[in-house]
Amino acid sequence: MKRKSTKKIILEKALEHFSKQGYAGASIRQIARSVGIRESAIYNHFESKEEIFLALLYQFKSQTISKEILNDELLDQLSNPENFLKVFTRRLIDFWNTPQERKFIRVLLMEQFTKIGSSEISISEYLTDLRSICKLIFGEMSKNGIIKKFDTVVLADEFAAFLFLLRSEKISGDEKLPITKIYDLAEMHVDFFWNSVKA
Amino acid sequence: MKRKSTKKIILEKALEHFSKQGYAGASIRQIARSVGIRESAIYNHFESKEEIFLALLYQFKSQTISKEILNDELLDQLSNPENFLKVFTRRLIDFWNTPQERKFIRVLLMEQFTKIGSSEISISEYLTDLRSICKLIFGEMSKNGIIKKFDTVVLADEFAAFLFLLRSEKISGDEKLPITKIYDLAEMHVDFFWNSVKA
DNA sequence: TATTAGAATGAACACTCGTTCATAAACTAA
DNA sequence: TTAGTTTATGAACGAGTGTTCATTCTAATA
Repeated sequence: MKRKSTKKIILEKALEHFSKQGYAGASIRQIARSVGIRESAIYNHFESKEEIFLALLYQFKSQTISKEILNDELLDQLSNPENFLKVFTRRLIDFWNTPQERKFIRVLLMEQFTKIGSSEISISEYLTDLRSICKLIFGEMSKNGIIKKFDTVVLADEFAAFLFLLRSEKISGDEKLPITKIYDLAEMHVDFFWNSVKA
Repeated sequence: MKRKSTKKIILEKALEHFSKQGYAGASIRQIARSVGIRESAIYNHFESKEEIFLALLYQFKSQTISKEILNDELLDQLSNPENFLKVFTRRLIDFWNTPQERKFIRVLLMEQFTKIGSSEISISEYLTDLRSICKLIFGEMSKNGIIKKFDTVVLADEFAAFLFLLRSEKISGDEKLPITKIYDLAEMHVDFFWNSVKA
C-alpha cells in the first residue's frame, strides 16, 4: 500500500491547524512539524502559505451538495415529500459531519471576514448550493400543489437557516453532541417546517 | 467637552482591527497607530493584548437583549402578538445594526473556535439571550392559546435561526444591503413564522 | 550500477510579533 | 510654583514569522 503523498498530508494538517487557530494563527512551522518534515520542505510542494489555503478552498469548492447527496435514488422518493425532506436532511447531516467538512466550515466561519478570505470566499457562496437546491425542490413541490404557495426564496431560507445554525453550532462546534441528538433536532425542524408548508 | 479617554479609544480601535483581521491577525502596533500613540503606551492602559480582547468581550457581555430592547412599552403590545413580533424583530435589527454590534458579531464568529476564544466565549452563550427570551415569549403565547402547541425550545430556534443568519450574513457581512431590505426580509420571516404557529 | 529528478535538510534572511524599561513630557493637586 | 502622578516615548528584548538556498538524501530510471 503506497502511503499518502506528502502534498496531501500537508493539506490535511494545514486544515487541522487552520480550523483550530485560524489562518493567521497557524504557522508553517507548526504544520510542517505535524507532517513530520522541516518547514523548508513545505516549499517543495506549495509556493506559499496562501497557496495552501487557496488549495484547501478549491478542494471544498468542488464538492457540491448536488454531487454528494442528490442522486436518483433520493429523487425517486419525491413522491413522498415529507419523507424525502427527512432523508435529504439526514444525508446532509452525514455529509456535514465528516471530519473534513467539520473542519472546513470552521475555517470558513473564521476567515469569511478577513482580507485573505473575503477576496476569495464568502459564506453566501457556500450556502448558495444548499439554497438553490432548496429553491428547486420547493419550487417543484409548489408547482405540483404539494405545498402552499410561498415565495420560494423565503421558503428555501426558512428551511436552510435552521440547518445552517445546526451545522455551525452543533455539528462543528465544540460541544460534542451525539449524532443521534443532531438527527433528532433536524427531524423536529423538518416536522415543524413540513407542518407549516404542506398543502 | 472632554475628549474620549485613551483607554476607550484603544478598545474602539482594537475592536475595529479584530473585526477585520481576527485576534491573531491584528497587531498591537496597528492598533496603537490607529489610536495615534506608540505601541508601548498601550501598556499603560492594558496589561496585554489578551486583556484588551477580554475587556471587549466583557463590554458586550453586559449588553443583553432584554436590557436594550425589551421594555414596558414593547411588552404592552403583547395583546397584538403578530405586531409584537414585528416590532421586536425590528428593534433587534436596529440593535444589531449599530457599528459596534456589527463588528462584535464578526469577532465572535471569527474567534469562537480559537484557543483564546473557546475558553472564554461561545457562540451559544451569546445566542442564549435571544433564545431564552423567545422561549419566554412563545411559552407565554402558548399558555394563553394564542399559538398552537409546540415544543417551545424548537419554536425559539425556528424563530431565532433565520434572524441569526440574517445578522451574520446580511447585517454584519460585507455586502452592504440597505437597512430597508433587511427589514423586509425579517418581516417576511415573521409573516411565515406567524402563519405557521398562530392558533 | 550510474544518472537524475524529487524531496528533505539546516542555516540563514529580513521582518514582525508582544512586551519591557528607562526616560521625558503632560497633567493634577498642594 | 512645586511635587507627584499619569501618560507617552523610543529603543531594545527575545521569540516567532514566511521564505530562500545551497546542500544532502532518497528513490526511480536508464
